[in-house]
Amino acid sequence: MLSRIFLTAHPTPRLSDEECAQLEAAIARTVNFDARSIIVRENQPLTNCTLLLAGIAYRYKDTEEGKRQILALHYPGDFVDLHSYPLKRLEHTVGALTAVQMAVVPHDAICRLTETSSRLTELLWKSTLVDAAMNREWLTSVGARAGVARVAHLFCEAYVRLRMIGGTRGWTFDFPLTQLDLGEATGLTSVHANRMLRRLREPGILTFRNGVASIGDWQKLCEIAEFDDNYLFLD
Amino acid sequence: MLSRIFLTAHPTPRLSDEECAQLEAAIARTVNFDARSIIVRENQPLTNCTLLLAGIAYRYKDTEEGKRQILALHYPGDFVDLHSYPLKRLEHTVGALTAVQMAVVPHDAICRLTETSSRLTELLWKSTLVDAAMNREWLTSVGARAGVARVAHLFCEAYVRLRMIGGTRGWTFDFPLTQLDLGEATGLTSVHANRMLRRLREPGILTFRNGVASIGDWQKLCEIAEFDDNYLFLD
DNA sequence: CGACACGTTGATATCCCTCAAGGGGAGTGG
DNA sequence: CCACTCCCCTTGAGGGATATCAACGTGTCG
Repeated sequence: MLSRIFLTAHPTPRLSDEECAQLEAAIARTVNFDARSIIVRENQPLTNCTLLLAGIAYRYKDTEEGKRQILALHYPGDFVDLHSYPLKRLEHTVGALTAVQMAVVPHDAICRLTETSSRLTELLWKSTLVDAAMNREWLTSVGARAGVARVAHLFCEAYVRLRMIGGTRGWTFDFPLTQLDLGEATGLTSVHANRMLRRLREPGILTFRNGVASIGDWQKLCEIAEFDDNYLFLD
Repeated sequence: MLSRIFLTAHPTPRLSDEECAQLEAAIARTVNFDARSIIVRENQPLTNCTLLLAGIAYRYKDTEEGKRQILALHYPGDFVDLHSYPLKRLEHTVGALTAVQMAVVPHDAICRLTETSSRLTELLWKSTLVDAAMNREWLTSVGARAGVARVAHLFCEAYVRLRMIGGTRGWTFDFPLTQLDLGEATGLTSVHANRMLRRLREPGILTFRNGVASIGDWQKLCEIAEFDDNYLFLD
């Protein structure tokens, strides 16, 4: 039952067994991608969506000056490019951060779902809008918060989201980003991201080494980040 | 026929007469707001969506340090807070930039629409996703582009969107933002936004005075902004 | 062992912010 | 009609945050 994983981060409203079966039936196949490979190229016509089963995926845009902005991180259970169903293409690139396994769901299968179940449609719609809410929170972070807060915020979000899907061990979790990635997600250079990490490490608030993050003082981290999980719509 | 205005910026696919009538029937009433008033407060339970009929609305988040990030601007025809239907609340504030007139569409009316027409549902869904694509483009701008490019980008987007709905006169258009607003939309201070405007004005690329923008060199403006309208999904 | 990617740190440069002052226009009240 | 106020725009000076450039260490993998 691959589709059980969908929305594990959003326990309510719960998918009924029948809805889950419908979703399951929409899955055409699974597919694997290597770490750091491209899953979907921007502006290509699409006929499938992909549900992330294992690994971490990310979305980004490159600018002409050679900078990259990471737009979102995706964990197992995320319907990474569901928005390609109404939009028919993506205006950004989707890549695999680690090796990933994905379930392929053809657009016409989703179309059949939407004709069958308006409740399931609404849940799918909602999941794309929670992604959009995260986009807006990142926009706020990058546009209105200091460097150290942006870095702290990224770790707060990662911790909460990973905990929802059982991806944490106490205050520790795997977070396989390089410091370059960290910079590209927060609008900083890798050098400065490194310095912001030091400012979190030295007072024992957060350590991050070799792709493993460990939170030493959750409350302080949240304060620095101005983190409030209301934008994740976990309720 | 108030609902004719919906998606005027997105001519394809075209709403059928019947779909338009269905949407029209979903409108409960119209309502007006003064300039600079709050339309929807963040995190309040919502039971209505609002379609913007006249004026300019905007969405924003305030940080604890007293900074404000403007997340989006909305023009007539935009379904400003349609995402409140699946989400039931908004994680940001919606305000009126100018005096606005809005059509109120109750959530349960939208629910009936989604049970009736999966095609209309998809169009509504799509419109929320185009908003999300704009959120991501702004994120890229704020995170990865220089100040002058961010300001230029904002004017490029405004011009293209306003032209779609007949809101431009040649290369001139009303754009009733203060320079403080401009800064809050681009992640700059108003002082620096002012200086970026000067850098666009002096070579004759763009003038902006008293809420009226006038483009002198569209191609240069696009180059500076790295503007490409593909993220607006106008096709 | 060599190549390479990543992390760390220092020195310097630049962008953008902060603070401050003054000007102009619109609205208001005398 | 004028004075006053307030908001917004504009400009200058100085400072802080972040970028750039550079060097070196470390671990991994072929």
